[in-house]
Amino acid sequence: MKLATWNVNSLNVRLPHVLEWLDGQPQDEAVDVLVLQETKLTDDKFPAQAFIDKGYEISFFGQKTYNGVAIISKHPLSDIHKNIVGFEDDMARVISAKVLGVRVIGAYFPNGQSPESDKFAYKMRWLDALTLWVRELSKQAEPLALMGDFNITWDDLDVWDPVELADTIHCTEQERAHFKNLLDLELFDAFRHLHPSEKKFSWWDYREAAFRRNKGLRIDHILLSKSLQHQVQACEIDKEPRKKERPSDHAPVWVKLQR
DNA sequence: ATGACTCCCAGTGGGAGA
Repeated sequence: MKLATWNVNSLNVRLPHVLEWLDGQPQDEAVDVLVLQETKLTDDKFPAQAFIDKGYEISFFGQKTYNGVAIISKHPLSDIHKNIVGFEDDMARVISAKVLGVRVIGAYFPNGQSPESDKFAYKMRWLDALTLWVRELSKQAEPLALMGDFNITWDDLDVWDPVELADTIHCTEQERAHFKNLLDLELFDAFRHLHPSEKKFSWWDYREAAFRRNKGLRIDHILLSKSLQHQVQACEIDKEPRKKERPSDHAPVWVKLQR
């Protein structure tokens, strides 16, 4: 079973990249479930047919200009939730479904802008609500896969310049404390589990030739229930799509489970 | 360097992202 997450920064622009990436997976390693963030499309504009034509089941939840999330799956989706259950939110940030016996959550965490801003306060409230909801979900029988653009670095290994970026957005103690609260719900970071000391990033700024100079952050994550830990075979950040013309600023991240 | 790039909605500029 292969799960993946990708912040596409506009599915309108990136649809060809997504289809090409799915088609380009090794034959015995097709993606079973892909969650997308920042589709930036209302549901009436979602390119559903492009995925249906390739045999995917899809569920999506979007809005104009900002946010927007989707699940693209080779297998039936059930028990679909949109946004955090129990949290009023006017932004389309979360979509969740059961697939192949796993509770998959695709999430676009708030950016937060800067620690002083109202948006940061919203990020903290949103993280509190997510943690409460995931705690409830973790009591159910199915293992969890919480995937998406977390907009949080776990530690300095996730940051190209931890000194220059100390205490800035994505790198504050408050954000990292919330990340730890999520991991404390019997979850683990799949990439870090397999690559304990690798400095690899999933996002690079469009400016300053940041990708070429590898000035990036690791903010896109796959958290799995610890009950799945012995099944994890591989987890990688695929930089290839970031090298293409008109790329997303994020790279897809995938995990392969023996399941 | 209060920037840089890209997307969107707008409408010949401005907000947001990270």
